[in-house]
Amino acid sequence: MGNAYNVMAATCPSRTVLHRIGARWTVFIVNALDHGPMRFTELKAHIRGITSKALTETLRAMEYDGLVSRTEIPAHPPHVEYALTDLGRSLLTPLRAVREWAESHVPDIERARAQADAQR
Amino acid sequence: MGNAYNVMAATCPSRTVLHRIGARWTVFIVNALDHGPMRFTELKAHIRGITSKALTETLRAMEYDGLVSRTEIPAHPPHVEYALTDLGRSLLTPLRAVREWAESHVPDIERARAQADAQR
DNA sequence: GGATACCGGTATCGAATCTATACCGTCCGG
DNA sequence: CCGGACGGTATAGATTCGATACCGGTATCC
Repeated sequence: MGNAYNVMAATCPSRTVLHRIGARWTVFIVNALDHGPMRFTELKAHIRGITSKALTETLRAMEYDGLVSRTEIPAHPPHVEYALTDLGRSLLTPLRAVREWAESHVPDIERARAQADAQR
Repeated sequence: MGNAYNVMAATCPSRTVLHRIGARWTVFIVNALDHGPMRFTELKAHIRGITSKALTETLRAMEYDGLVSRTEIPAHPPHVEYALTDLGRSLLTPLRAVREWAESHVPDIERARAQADAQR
């Protein structure tokens, strides 16, 4: 397909994109929103171990990049809903693959770590 | 396929795995080693902007996890060669997808950022 | 109407991490 | 003996992260 961007170049904008994708919690949020929109507190409960601060910051950054949308719903009680945009949804495929790789290769990596530890 | 690990659980070992994959430079190293083994200085030149320290640390961590192998070659002049292991090679597919997503969606994200900036 | 709890966050601070810069020992060719 | 390539370390400063505490608005219960 020959696109114009190359992540290996230091000045390439794709660096900042990759930096955002690689950020601590982005993978989790994208995967969590896979099955539909979620509220702030729902997300926080679903992604175990994330703090309010980290969640807020990551969501704001992803919103800035056009990956998620934030909608305040004025119903009673009012609440906030986060959802993947089309762009965010397109990121789902590669990131789901990464998540699946991680989940399915845990034993291999634990074995490698144990072996490296034993070697010393 | 129903594997036993779930990244959403805070205590799950897949978290540490995902954390390593998501580390600043791992994606670059895996992609760089796609086409065969490389030396330290070769890698450093190829991945623009990485410092010796970051490269050393990332390579050590990846070696610990069994993703890359480090071989000192006693030829003259002696040098060090880094290569993907089988495990590392299996990570190539998902990470290449991420890289390609990043490279091909730069314009979308830049547009989103510009629009978000303009909105304020 | 007063107390209480939930929602969606901020504020703050110390700890961990990353970057930049400088330096180093070994080997080799000239 | 001089200089440069290789494969790193050392150190300091900037940045980011996580833990903890707090907060204003809205329902709900009594």
